[in-house]
Amino acid sequence: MTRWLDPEEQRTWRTFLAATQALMETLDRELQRDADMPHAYYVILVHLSEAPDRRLRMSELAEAAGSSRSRLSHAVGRLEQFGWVRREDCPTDRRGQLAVLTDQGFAALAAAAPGHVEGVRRHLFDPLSPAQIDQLRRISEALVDHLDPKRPAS
Amino acid sequence: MTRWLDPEEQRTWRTFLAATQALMETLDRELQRDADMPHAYYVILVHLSEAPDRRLRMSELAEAAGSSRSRLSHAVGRLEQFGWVRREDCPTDRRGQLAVLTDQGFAALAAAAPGHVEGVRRHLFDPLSPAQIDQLRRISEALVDHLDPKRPAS
DNA sequence: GCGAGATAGTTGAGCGTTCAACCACCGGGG
DNA sequence: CCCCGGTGGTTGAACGCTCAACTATCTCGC
Repeated sequence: MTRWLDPEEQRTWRTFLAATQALMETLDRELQRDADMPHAYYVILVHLSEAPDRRLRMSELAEAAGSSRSRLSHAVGRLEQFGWVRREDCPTDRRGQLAVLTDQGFAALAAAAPGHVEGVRRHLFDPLSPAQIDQLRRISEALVDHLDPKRPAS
Repeated sequence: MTRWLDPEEQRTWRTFLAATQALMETLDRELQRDADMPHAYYVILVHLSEAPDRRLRMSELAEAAGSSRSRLSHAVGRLEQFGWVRREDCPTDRRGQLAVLTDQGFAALAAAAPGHVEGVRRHLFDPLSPAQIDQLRRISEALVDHLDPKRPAS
């Protein structure tokens, strides 16, 4: 009944696992070492910096950053301690909160970005051919399209 | 002097990030729900189950599972509490420890495997064409070779 | 208006990971 | 032999994430 993986599929799956794990751990470690922030926090700052007025509703930010609401709430609390983000009440919905990127936060992001981008390039794009980069985009799109529509799978 | 990402590369990177993150979170959640273990522990059990005599030196197990020594040490401590693994002294090196998969541990793995494999198939292989699966293997190999030069090339 | 259910966001406990020490043991050169 | 750098493994604190409540507010049908 179980559709087991044949040896070739096993090899693909394990190599893919090793690659993504090593890649993300490397980038996370570099970011932690050079900019003192985990990658998840970097992503939050990026999305805030791109938003109009550098502010976003908590739930939109969570969506953009691919984070759960709870995770985001904890993270923003931490970023607030650093002085990188502040919270504001939403004027149109009394339940709502806006996360606002502070100037300090923008500066921290600006300081972290070059090193991180360089890391992404070195560890992801440089080892791949242009054709492979294109393939990777299409593969990722297929996976996202499949995973996104229904979150709690079974 | 920073080699920034052009819009196309940004799109690729962000989609890749979203895909791998969603994939791993989904598989982890399913495994946690159905078998009460995180994916990292599953991987440890798998490698132990494939080793001769179902036992491995801590450092070899760490290497195989793509884990740090510290992480593995904590994890094996936890797995020992569950009764899934036990530690033995290494006969040839008094510093060494062997992690041994117990019968209970093997049973837990056997119970978890079908559901997890099904998840991997549904969320990774099913959405991709055979050509894409092949591309993904090659891409992953290139990344691993770059990130971990010690690994024997294929 | 009002009440039921949905939505926004937070909280705290429990868990896994990281990082930097730390101890114990190995192996080779004086 | 003994010392000394390297290796194998563990530990504890700090931290980020998950999950399941929980509060507060909104929305909509009656």
